Amino acid sequence: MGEGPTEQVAARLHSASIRLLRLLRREDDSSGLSAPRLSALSVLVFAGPQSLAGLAAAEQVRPPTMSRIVDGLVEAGLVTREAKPGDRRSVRIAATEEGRRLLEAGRERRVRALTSRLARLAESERRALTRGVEILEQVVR
Amino acid sequence: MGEGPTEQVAARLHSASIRLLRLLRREDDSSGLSAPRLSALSVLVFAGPQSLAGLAAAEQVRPPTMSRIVDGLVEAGLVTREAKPGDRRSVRIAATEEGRRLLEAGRERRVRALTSRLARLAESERRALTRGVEILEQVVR
DNA sequence: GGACATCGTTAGCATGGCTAACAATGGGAG
DNA sequence: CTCCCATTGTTAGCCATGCTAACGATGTCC
Repeated sequence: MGEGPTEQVAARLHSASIRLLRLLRREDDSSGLSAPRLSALSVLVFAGPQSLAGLAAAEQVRPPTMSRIVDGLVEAGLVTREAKPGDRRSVRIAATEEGRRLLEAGRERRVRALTSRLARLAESERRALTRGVEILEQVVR
Repeated sequence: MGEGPTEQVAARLHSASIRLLRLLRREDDSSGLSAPRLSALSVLVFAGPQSLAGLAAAEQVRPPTMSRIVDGLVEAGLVTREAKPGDRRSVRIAATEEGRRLLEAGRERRVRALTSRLARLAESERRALTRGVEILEQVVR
């Protein structure tokens, strides 16, 4: 049965990741944005401008759902939606400068909260964690 | 400005965790439960029976929101809601056996998906990742 | 140029988020 | 014991977010 050591570390990594993001999510309250809007904005900032379909796929929601999330972000001035030059069916959605700033401020709050936790570790532990993160990056690529 | 190595590893861990859970979330479709219901059920299974307020706090939502999520879980037969013996204001919410089974099946799909990714790593990398996970567990505790 | 494919939006529904207000119970202070 | 207040959860009512179905507009291909 599935109880090898690889499966065990998978289960523990899964659980720890959930806990980590649950902790950091508390920092998002002050952003004034809902989780779906914040997450969509984050894709636009870090992965660049997207079509609606691309953004919906990245967020694992259906296009009509994403269309309304984008409505809200446009109204808030955090995102622009313009017709794509070569294909007028499609739409190019991009973060505005204000959107970038707002997202970056939120990300910094999250990273700061995590940094203060990592600061309690011993130096050797931080090194080992860094190595683990490098491997994790490879896993999720 | 804040650009020390601890902050860098915090930022990378943050980003990698988001990507990881985004990947694994795809396994949840077949559960037939929405994300909020699945997440609330998960708390009940892994942390044991809870009051409504406790469950709401764990999920970082307000009590009325959690009350309706519990309604849905009760209707689906995955959870029971009963008056607490010593204090009839309070309720005790607990997962049913069926709830436990459903949650465990979903968790296994997620862990299996992650395991198959970890299987591609070299043995030394898996060891280093395991060490990193141990430290991460300490960080989120 | 006409059939079909693709992309996004609209419509309409269920669920999930909130605050405000309420009912019920519990727990003292006097 | 009684009254006042705190605590707990639900109800009501709003808006946002998830879906499918259906549609309009545009692109593509024969």
